[in-house]
Amino acid sequence: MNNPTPPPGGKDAKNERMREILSAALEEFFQEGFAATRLDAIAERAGVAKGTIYLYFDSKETLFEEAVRSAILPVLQRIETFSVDPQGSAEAALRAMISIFYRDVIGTDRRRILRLFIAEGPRFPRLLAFYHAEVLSRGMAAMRNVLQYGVERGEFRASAAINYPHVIFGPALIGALWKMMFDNLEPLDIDGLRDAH
Amino acid sequence: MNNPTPPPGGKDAKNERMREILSAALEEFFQEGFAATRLDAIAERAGVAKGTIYLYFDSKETLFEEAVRSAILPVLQRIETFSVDPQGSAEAALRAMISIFYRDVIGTDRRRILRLFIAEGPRFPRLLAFYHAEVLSRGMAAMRNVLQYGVERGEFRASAAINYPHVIFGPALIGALWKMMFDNLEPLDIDGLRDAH
DNA sequence: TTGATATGACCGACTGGTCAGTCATAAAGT
DNA sequence: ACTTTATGACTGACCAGTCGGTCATATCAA
Repeated sequence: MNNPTPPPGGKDAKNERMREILSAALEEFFQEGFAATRLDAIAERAGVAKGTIYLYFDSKETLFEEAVRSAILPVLQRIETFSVDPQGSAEAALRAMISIFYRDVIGTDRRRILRLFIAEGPRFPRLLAFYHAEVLSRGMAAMRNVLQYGVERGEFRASAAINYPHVIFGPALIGALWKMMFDNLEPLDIDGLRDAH
Repeated sequence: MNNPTPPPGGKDAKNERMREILSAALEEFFQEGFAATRLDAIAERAGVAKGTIYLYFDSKETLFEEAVRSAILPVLQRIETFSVDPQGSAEAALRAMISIFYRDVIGTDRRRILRLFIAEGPRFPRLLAFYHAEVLSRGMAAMRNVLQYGVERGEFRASAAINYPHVIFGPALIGALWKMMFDNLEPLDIDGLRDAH
């Protein structure tokens, strides 16, 4: 009922706890995968007791989904900016998209989300559907636009690739996976890969 | 001491059991991942009791590694044939390699090995190293040869891509992953992808 | 041929330990 | 004082790995 100061401060503290738990959870899930991660480990990393986690999340599953979602949000916002590309050449736009992808996903810790998705996706269909709808299909649509635009301007040859933007991001994905799996055995120069790409 | 008939038949039965266990294990690991797979489930699928598994394998870890290894062997043998390509154009050779990869890995159940590797690899460094040494580096070397050959014949432009055969297989990998994760949401035509590729 | 004995592959109930989720109690906040 | 938030010991389910016992088959003896 009282509402003289809309954000009293308790809200902030609560959000703070929540974010600490989410980031601790994300880190543990990255390292161990879903099944092998212990709630105790998350609690310890977040600096709370295990019971506290259950004040904020219903179950391990929920926590996992929320953690992944929270990690994707920034990427989502980044994608929004894709849609607006009023500038000149389609090639420049395409190059820019690829560079952004390398810089913001492949070249950062965020690439670990990719691995988590690949590893645990099939067990979390809701999450997969969310990711597909909110991230993938938007990104692919943006790609298709740019490619189409390039064809219309005569920059690109019309080819089957228009319908398979997958092809364009394949090399980047493989770079991310390689770095996470074999970098100690045979290091990979992401910049070199990007240029070759 | 008796040795008139060296393979009495017991050997065959033993190998048979072993193969049944391996294939049951592989199927379960594919579906559930390492941590979430129960030995009971493997035993049931293989039609043996749980104890029997331990007559053939030391531990869940060992069983996992052996199962994955056994699934990779055929791929390894296929790679051997890569090295010999005395024919004409480098482009034809390259196309052939890509086609073989699509037909024998991406287009079959074997693509699930890829996912298993990505999901569990980091927890099985020995397996990763084995895969890297026996499969990846051989395949990449073969690729580099073909590319090099193409450049010498003037077929391909010399470019940074020579050193990054990763780039070539990226699209195929993404195709495999897509099919395993999003095929129900947005089916992907592997043949179309291959052609675009 | 037939019964007696030996072998070892196979079984599955059991153990010890782990971990998600709960709840009685305590601390903090108002 | 009372409500909200946090704690961590506890519970019950689950599961990797074990081990004493069974039984089909092989070997031998008579």
